[in-house]
Amino acid sequence: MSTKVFDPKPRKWPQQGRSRATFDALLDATARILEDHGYEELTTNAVAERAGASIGTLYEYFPDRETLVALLVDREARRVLAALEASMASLHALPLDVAMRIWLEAMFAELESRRALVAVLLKSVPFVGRLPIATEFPARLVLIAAAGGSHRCEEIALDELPSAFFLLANMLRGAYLAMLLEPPEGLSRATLLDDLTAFVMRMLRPPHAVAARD
Amino acid sequence: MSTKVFDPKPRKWPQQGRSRATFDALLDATARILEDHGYEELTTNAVAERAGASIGTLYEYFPDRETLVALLVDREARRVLAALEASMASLHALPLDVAMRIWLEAMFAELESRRALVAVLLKSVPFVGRLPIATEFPARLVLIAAAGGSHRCEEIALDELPSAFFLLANMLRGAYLAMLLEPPEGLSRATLLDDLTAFVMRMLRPPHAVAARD
DNA sequence: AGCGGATCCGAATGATCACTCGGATCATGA
DNA sequence: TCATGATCCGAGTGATCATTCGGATCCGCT
Repeated sequence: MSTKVFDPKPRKWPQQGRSRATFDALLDATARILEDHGYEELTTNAVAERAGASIGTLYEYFPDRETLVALLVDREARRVLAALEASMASLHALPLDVAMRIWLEAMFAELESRRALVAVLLKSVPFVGRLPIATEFPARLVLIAAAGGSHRCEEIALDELPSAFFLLANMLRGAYLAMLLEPPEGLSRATLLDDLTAFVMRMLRPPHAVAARD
Repeated sequence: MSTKVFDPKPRKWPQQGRSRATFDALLDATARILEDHGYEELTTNAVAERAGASIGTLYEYFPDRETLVALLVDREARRVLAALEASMASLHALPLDVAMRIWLEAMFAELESRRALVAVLLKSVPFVGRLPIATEFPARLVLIAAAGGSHRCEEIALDELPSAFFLLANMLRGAYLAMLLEPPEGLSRATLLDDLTAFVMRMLRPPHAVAARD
């Protein structure tokens, strides 16, 4: 079980419009089959067929099955990061807890729109953890969040905890994945996000301060 | 991609001592191969060979490859739950934050002792999420924790948040898995556990209270 | 001793699938 | 128009692997 970084590259990039469409169709077909049948049943022949291309064409661009999936991950991860960065823009002027609630909602919505794909990628694809884009993902999210919150340092007490960003990011990840993949009975999405916001606000505030609101 | 529950049962249970050893050896071999090579390279023939048994013997007890892995998960999950329940016993008399720190450490140590196996099971085995033992795992952990903390209700303010247990359990899961599988540079295990304890204590305390210590 | 069930054996089978290759067809610029 | 590279094609190949099955061996019991 290799532990090395896996930096996926297509055999060649499509040059003309026709092949660019084929390339994308192949990635789309990969996503659909992953969602519908899982990684184990993802066969290169099925991908080609579903994309309306031939198996030979698939291998024209993708050197093997794993790179095909890896490049799909790459495309989707970039899409999500871009969307979240964009949604950050409108929050500057809002009070911290309100902004936090909206931002947490936006992140969840982003995951929710691809629930099945996210599930398969995280639970069944062995090499996702070796992809640079996946490795950097939490850090890049933190970067986006930090940029968005940089003007309110006074409200946020994390400096005393060296691993604060790391823990916070990954605790959020845990909450999101559970909400997404194992949603509990009887708790509405709104309740979950409300409570999550409350928890995060508690974590951001220094323990010795008297809370100003809530 | 089936979404049904997967309740694994062996073809038959071993009756005599000889076969009970074989049965366990097969599960042990499965674990070792998963750790060393991952789920994709786990072949039934390799398991049999590594266990010093024949492929026919393997199929005497396990109806297929997936059930083999599922029964390993079952065995390991029960072991971990038992160990954690036991380690809870000694904490009754300690102050909440001290007890919390020790308990968080114990949980992490338990995961750490099987790092590679946990990684493969969670990231590469598609059906783990459909196993009852895995589904119930967080709830059973919460149960153990709640039993251990039942005598200190006054210090814990979670009642106002309906999804508190769910979120807390899964945020902890996120933190642990990251610490285990993607440990950050430059942060010691002790620092991480200290900060995690601090975060959890912040989450347990009501936001309107002045902290009593720390 | 000797019977029945438990245990073990491993060559053989049958299916699946990733990937290749030789060649057809299309787009573009000269 | 023609050449050249880009694109597409899909039957075929070779390897891998889960699983079976007919039969050998062992254990406990009477």
